[in-house]
Amino acid sequence: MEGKKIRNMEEFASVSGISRPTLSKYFNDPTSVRDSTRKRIEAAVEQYDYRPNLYAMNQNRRLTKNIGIVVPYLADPFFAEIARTLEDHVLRTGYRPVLLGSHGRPELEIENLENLRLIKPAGVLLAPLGRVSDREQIEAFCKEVPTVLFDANIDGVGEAFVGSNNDQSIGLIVDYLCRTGEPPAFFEMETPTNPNAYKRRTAYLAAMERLDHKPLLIQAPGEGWEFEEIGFQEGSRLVRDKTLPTDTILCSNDRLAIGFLSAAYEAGLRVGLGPGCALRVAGHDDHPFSRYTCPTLTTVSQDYEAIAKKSAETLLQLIEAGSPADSREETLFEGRLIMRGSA
Amino acid sequence: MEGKKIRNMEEFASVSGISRPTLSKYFNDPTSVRDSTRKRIEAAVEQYDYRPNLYAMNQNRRLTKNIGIVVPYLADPFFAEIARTLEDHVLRTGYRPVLLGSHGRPELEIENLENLRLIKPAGVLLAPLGRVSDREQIEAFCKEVPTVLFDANIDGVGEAFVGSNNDQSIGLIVDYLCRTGEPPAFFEMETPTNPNAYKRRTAYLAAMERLDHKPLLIQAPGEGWEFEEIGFQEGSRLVRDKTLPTDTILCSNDRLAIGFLSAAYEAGLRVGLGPGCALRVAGHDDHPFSRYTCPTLTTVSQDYEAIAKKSAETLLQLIEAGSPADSREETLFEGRLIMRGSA
DNA sequence: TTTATATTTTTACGCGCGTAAAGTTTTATA
DNA sequence: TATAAAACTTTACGCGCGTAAAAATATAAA
Repeated sequence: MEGKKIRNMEEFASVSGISRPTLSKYFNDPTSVRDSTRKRIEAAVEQYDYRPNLYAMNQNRRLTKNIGIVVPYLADPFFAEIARTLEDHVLRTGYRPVLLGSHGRPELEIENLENLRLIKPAGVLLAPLGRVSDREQIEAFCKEVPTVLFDANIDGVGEAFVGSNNDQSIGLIVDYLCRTGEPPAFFEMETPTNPNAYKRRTAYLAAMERLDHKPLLIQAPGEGWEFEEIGFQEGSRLVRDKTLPTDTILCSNDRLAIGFLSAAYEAGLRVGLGPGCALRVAGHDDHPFSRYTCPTLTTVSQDYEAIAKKSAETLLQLIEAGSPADSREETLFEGRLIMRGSA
Repeated sequence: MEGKKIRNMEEFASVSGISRPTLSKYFNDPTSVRDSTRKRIEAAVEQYDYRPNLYAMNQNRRLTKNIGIVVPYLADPFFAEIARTLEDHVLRTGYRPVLLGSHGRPELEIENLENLRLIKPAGVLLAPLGRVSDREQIEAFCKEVPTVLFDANIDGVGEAFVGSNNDQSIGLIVDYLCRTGEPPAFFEMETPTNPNAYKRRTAYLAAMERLDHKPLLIQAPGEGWEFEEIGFQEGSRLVRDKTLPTDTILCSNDRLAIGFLSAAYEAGLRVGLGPGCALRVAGHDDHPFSRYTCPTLTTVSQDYEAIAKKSAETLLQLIEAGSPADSREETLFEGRLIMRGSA
């Protein structure tokens, strides 16, 4: 640290011997100046510990280096994990991730987008709440800010969509379950909050039809994001009333399955495939906790890493192109069967 | 929406018939203007859909309305939950929460603080990584920005600390376990990443001494934040080698316990209190998932809501006072025993 | 070395808002 | 209705940086 602190770019220009416009250019994009000057600037930055004022920078730029990341529910480990991965990718490309969770509330989702608009982000990665999202407002937002949707699609909204192929992944696990035992019933929420729920239900119905089995839907009452609790309550009720239509349950997502497994355990029902097991339970997502349930949860993984990578890359291409995509690309990644103890 | 869009406060002043300085005052603090003018402004804001430019606002203010919230690991539901609660409290008081996770990495923790400094926050709520935190850098930061530590204390750093009383909570569960069965062994990580781990170990040793029992420490190898995996691995090993020193295990936190329970289940060991149970397992934190383990996890709750409320309130008082606290207040909330199936 | 080209410097203005100072109007209190 | 206090308006300047344009310089190609 060399003497007193630099207060602004003007001062930094004089002590570093580089003109302010060049410095400005450098801070906007380090590769836009000659190699030799870049090195001089970097040395001076190091020496004087100078960082430009973010607010003044962003005020005058038409586009900032901010990229918004909005997920429906940060307390859900699935979204926390994918958000973390996205942050990494965004940082690596020299942008600043701004992470926002919607806490499951559509108003907050819109408020998040409005707050993002205030910070003039270069682009936004949005996993919408789904069914309850305010489509109109989101659509309006996407017209102003380059946005890539991930996890949950809203038809025609945003420049692109990246997610999982629910048809394939549900098909995969239905096939597996049918091959190794009774055809599964599908366990879901009556009015699902989970964005992909309807897709999965449809995929289940299609898969069962394809295999010539009669589909069985079990719909648990309850709202909100306490999936485990909902799975637990309805699971307990089904077991208590002995109204389970089959011995194989495919849950719409792992969190429901976690609750269901807990209910089965409490009821003394042995879950798994071996002899002596009363029930098979499978999930979907390969939730971080699914390998520690009792028994460990058989499920289909979503390719977090691939989804995050593709979303970030697509958005950056869009930003650097500087123009809307000519067509709305939808990328679906395939799920992998994760065979564990529960089915 | 009245015709064309307002581009700046100047324009908004002319269409609304209120002078710019007054508008500026209003946007900085709505209660600082007369009631009648506030209503006029609010009507105009509504009518013209005007919002001041955040960057221009913050550039000239010495203090922004931003409050940083930094937690060690966002993918840990415990921190996700407390972060969510903090966000709520901050929003309610008219500030803007800026949420950052350190992904368990000390460099990232420091980088988060540096990025926060760039946005000139009014204050920061920081749950440090603990042992691995760069104390010196954090201390330097706290001297520049009013900071309240929560969850994990760093002696003398920050204006205040809010957390749980580990002595009390560990004492509580040790008492309970001793009263209802064999004295517990303490299960923890060899080199704990969890910020409160050492406090809890010390509290365990003290409690056992007080009750005239010989303390038993079990230290699992492994690093990082994959606590469940570490609990699972070491749990499996202990059961396989039959080296468990007692039938009662108190885990340093619920995530370790979740892994341990999974190991016990896989090994066919029945966990719980009744006859026919080979093992009792207890945790600490009342982790969101602890009520869905098999069996459900007996644990000590941390008072999330109280910790969040007190932290936010303390910081806001500090900010509004505009001066450092005359003494560093430490507030500890007591844990409650949550009796479930596992012990 | 000369010449064409790419970078940098100089100069100058603008962004949208904070805020101080002095003058004017409104409101509260009597 | 007079009077003091509070709130507002007018005027003016500054914040730290983006960026355009013209001139000066460095680099690469011939």
